[in-house]
Amino acid sequence: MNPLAIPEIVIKRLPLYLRTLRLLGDEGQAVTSSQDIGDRLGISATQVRKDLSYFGEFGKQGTGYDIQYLQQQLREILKIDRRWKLVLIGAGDLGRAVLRYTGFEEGGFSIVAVLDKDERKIGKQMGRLKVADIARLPEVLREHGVQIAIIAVPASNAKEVADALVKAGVKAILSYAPVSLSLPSHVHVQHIDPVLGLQSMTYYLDPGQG
Amino acid sequence: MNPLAIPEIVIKRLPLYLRTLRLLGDEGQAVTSSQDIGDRLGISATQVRKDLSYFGEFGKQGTGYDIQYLQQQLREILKIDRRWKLVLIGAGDLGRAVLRYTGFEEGGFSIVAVLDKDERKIGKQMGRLKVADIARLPEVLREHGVQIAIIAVPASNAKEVADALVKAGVKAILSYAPVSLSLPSHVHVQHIDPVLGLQSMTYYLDPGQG
DNA sequence: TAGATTGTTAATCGATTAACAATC
DNA sequence: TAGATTGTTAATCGATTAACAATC
Repeated sequence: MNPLAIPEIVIKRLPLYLRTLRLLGDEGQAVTSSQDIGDRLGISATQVRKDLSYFGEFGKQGTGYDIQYLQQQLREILKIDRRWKLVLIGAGDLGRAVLRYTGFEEGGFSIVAVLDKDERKIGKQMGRLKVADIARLPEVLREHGVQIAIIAVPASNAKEVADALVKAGVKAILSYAPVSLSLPSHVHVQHIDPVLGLQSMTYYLDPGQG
Repeated sequence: MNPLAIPEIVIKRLPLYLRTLRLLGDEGQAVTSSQDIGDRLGISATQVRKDLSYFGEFGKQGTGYDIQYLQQQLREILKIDRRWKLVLIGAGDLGRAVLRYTGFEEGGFSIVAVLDKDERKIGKQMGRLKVADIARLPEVLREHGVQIAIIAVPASNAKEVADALVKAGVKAILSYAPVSLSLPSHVHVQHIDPVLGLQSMTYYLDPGQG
């Protein structure tokens, strides 16, 4: 019915294409093919072409894709042709690691505030930011015009924090807490849990050797 | 053909079921249902039952599943009814955060060594471990009987490190480096890249508000 | 017994892939 | 022109779900 409804699984592959294009560009190439992109990601050339075709025609028959051009197009599609501001909730070890990680900045995201509910942490300097009281969440979001939050608090607090974020108007959440958050459907959630990945790989391992 | 070939997507959901069961147990429940598990994960009860049915019959009609029993069964299926040893490659900020993160220990994994190639880091104490020279990788793996590695080095070094790991006999890799690793099919790889999750969520956001 | 819930089959749905005309 | 590669259709494949008998 809705010609604009693109499968979510396709949307999730676009950042992979973008990352691959960046690597290809770094290697000095100017042009690439669906075959080349697919090979590097372990997916088929057909799938790459099919995915891109949801958004338009970006290639040239017989030649392939201009790397810079396709990168720019994908950035626009994903709306990362601009910088997004984030707030980080949780000033513990995990929060500190998130703040230090340079990948967010490089990927187009800027952490503009760190908030915590622990009075002993509030006011402390963390990198270039000062930890703010989580009670100030609504005004911090408003001040900076932030729609995205990272949750880096213990599992036991994650639901409470997520509810507060939604109430304050956050539209997208990246959560490091190992719990499923059931939130209104208009709020987007991504989970990061490295342990889940390990726990599915052990299924395939031979314990005798470990 | 092969009755043992269970879809990978099913295997990947088992750790989620396990996590949900742990949370339910913590809440004091003794018995649960496929409906209850599904609700908490945002998937259908039918899918939960279907997934479990690949491995046996764990429930009781009219009653549901004994939480402790099902947990134990899933742990055995995933082979996490034992402790697995890991080596961590990369003693930078990211490596430090990984080492500090308690989720690995809680999930059944112990980091037994940290290795790096930077001479300035080798020999330094990091938490309870001393950073070892990556050149010692083969003997470290042999000594501890390790099959799993975590890659926490910059993207530019990840391929080289992954190849060395495979050569030294590692069978499973959890990589934090934002590059696709093309490795032999007998080596299992999971990637952690928080930026990919953010970059797919922005597609759905309204930039006007941010 | 009545109600609840499992395990499983068959139907449906959606994603991937094979094939190929178009065209650079 | 010949070769390469795109964009797209139709076929295939695989995953999810609806339905229900079995049974606690």
